[in-house]
Amino acid sequence: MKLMILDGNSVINRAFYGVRPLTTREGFYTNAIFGFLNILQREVKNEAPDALCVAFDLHGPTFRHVRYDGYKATRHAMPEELAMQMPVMKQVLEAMNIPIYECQGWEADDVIGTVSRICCAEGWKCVILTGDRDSLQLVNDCVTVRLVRTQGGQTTAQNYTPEVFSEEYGLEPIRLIDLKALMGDSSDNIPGVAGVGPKTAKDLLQKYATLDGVYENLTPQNMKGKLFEKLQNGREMAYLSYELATIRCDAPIEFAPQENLIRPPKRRALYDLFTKLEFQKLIDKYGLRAAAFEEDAPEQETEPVVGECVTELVQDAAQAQALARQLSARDAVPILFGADMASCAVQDGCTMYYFTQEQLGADYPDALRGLLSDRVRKVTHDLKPLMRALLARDLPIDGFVFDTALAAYLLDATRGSYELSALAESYAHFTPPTVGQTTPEGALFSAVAMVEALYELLSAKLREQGSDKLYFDVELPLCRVLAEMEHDGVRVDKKALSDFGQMLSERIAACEALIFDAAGETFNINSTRQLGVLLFEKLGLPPVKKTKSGYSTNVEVLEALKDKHPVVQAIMDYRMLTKLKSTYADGLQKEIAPDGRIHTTFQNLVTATGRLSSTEPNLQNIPVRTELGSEIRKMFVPREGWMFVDADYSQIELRVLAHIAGDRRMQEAFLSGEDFHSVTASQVFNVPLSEVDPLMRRHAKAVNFGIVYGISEFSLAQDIGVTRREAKDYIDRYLTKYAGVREYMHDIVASAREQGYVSTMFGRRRRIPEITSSNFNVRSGAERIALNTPIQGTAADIIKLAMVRVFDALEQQALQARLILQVHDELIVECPAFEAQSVMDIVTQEMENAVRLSVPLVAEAKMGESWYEAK
DNA sequence: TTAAGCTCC
DNA sequence: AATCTGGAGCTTAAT
Repeated sequence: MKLMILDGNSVINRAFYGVRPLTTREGFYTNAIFGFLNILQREVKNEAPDALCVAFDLHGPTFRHVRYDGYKATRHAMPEELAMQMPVMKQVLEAMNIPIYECQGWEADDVIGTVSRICCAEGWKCVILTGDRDSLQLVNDCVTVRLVRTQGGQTTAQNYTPEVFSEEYGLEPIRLIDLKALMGDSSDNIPGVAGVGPKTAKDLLQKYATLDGVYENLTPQNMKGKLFEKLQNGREMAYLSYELATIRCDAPIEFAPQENLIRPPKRRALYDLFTKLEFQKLIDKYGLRAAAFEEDAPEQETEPVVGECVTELVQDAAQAQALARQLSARDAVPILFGADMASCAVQDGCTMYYFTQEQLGADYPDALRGLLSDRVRKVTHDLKPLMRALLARDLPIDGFVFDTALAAYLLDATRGSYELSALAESYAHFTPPTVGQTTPEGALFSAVAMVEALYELLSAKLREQGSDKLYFDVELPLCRVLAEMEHDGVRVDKKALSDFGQMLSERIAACEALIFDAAGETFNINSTRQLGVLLFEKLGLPPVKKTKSGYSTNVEVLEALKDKHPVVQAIMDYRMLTKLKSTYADGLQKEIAPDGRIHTTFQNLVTATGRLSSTEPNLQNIPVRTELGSEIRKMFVPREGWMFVDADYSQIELRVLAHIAGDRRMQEAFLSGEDFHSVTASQVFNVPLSEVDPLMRRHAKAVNFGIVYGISEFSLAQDIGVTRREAKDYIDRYLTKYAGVREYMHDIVASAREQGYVSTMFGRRRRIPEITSSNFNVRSGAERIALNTPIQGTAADIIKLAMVRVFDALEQQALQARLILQVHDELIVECPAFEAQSVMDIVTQEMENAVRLSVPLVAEAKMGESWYEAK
């Protein structure tokens, strides 16, 4: 029979430092527990023990070390992030039915030593799992030590039998104590003999076997040079160290191996813990999905959600009207729609009202109307698509006072999924029934109940975190703005797009011919692999860069090679042309709706910084940089007799930086009204503004952008084609001139490390748990995120606010003008030609005055008969 | 589904 | 000792 005992403190320490910092949504650290469980599971599988237990240290003085005061004093304190996980770790083990052994006044090592001795006495084998080499002294014929190590995020383990130990150390395992007595161990604060290191200690023991043997033979003849003196002076320390290094095997614990036989876990308790810790994958791995409905921990139960709710099917429009009146007395009522909007459920206290197309027929839309007026205050989940669906059905979109998905996004923009059931699980610790067990109505009802529960929880959290103003003044009103923008869409000239595609096809064919000619055969130019063969094998061009799976052929590489072979330019042209054709000419045509317009979707729950994104199609990456690409913008046109007004913020991110960093010199540069990149060049290169040449300006511009993104000198050098030294010099001079920026960079990273998140000016938060990673790359990335997010995110907050203001102003002045697109720092409005001038004024005003910063916020508006003209 | 490449701010 | 600019979405090839 075999028992495995884990050195709990040692293993959890390894796990803590080996796993990147994971936290729950609420910021509770879970990485050590996660890592511990992974190691545990793997090792149990490897070793297949019959019995399993864990030993932990208890805090407080320990027997073995009380006499040597230096010991605890210099020992590293356990970091808070790990300490908080300890009690929960023990709860998890308890739920797994794995016994824990601790002994007041004794170290985990002593407990382990004692356990191993008892095992041997009872004829059991014992495996000790630890990350600490100390335990190797316990190795003997029935005790092996499995030493876990973390190397680059991967944990590996090695088995120590007496043979393996002797091979490595040239000694018997028990002599590890004698060895430490002589050489000491700084990590355990064992002093050893001053001046005796590993080499000398090992030599002495090989000659004299034991510490006693060494001192029995301590004569000037035997010990050369100063060694005799060192050993003589160090005798007391040596014997003290011997005691410190000895793991005791007589701790007063009650232990019987057979009481530790592996048992199945307390499923429900474990399920509840894993749910709290957000270990979804482990729930599956341990097969605990069904445990939600089992009982083994009567004190922990989830609240019944649907409970005793009665459902009432709304019969006709008159009943619906009465209901709307009744609901208007309520503070807020949860409401959700079913698939295709063919059903709708509203909860009022314990009654669930159910509207269906099926029941109400032609009355259905009218029955909903009262409910959707502003007299009924409604809470829903994922408001923006709902509003768009309502607009499509010509129904009202008023009176929505809360969106649970949007709230969850403001609380944690990096969670990825805002599915109702996922939110209910992480915020309300509620696990909904698995699909299939319930009818469609049943699912809708339980969803409405979740919305109700989340409304309370999430609105409280928004207030706590100081995001409520951003939520109610900006994000929530913005849903309507976005829904209407999507609904209106933008007109695109299909014929022009198709003609453009034709032209591209011809030019693509010409490029192809050129390339195939150079290759001497046809092949798929779109395949980077096949292209790599041509460039780097057939033509023998030097491979500049590699990717994971072969040669890199990206534009940077091609740019470097374009003088070496004429085919390279043809490839670059081919790439540009096919991109324009497939993504824009062809891609956009497919998206034109029967009304001749493209209705993009603005995603408001996606980005980590608070920006919007645009999908199906993406209208935020329509070409502008190249002449040919920008032709596409000529095909975005207003309806007959209307115009586009396009307004964009001038350097909003740098202005935000100047404001947030509080850098006087940078603020003055913006206040002066001069070209900012030129002013930067003049500051950094120490020349009068009038002597700044275009190259200096270009370099200064690159540094400005680099600063916002948290650049390194390496990539700046690469970006502007100077040496690394020069790039470093630029950055140094920049940060010396703009000392406030240097200070900001330092402070924001420090604050991110302390708090685990960064915030925008308006209280949008982004968690950055990776900021404390021990992995340099991961940590550096996190630091750049910490620098950039408050800047990019504040800019996003500002333009969102501006959108709401523009939308309201246009509505209030009863203009026909419609906001139709947003491209991060740019707003596009479509309006009748006669309104264009006043729309330009309104948009500029609302954008510039959205917020008052310590630098002016400048927006520039133009009008035109296409996007191309207006930009 | 992922990787590589391109487009935008 | 090695690293090496933030945020997005779409298309194609290859698995």
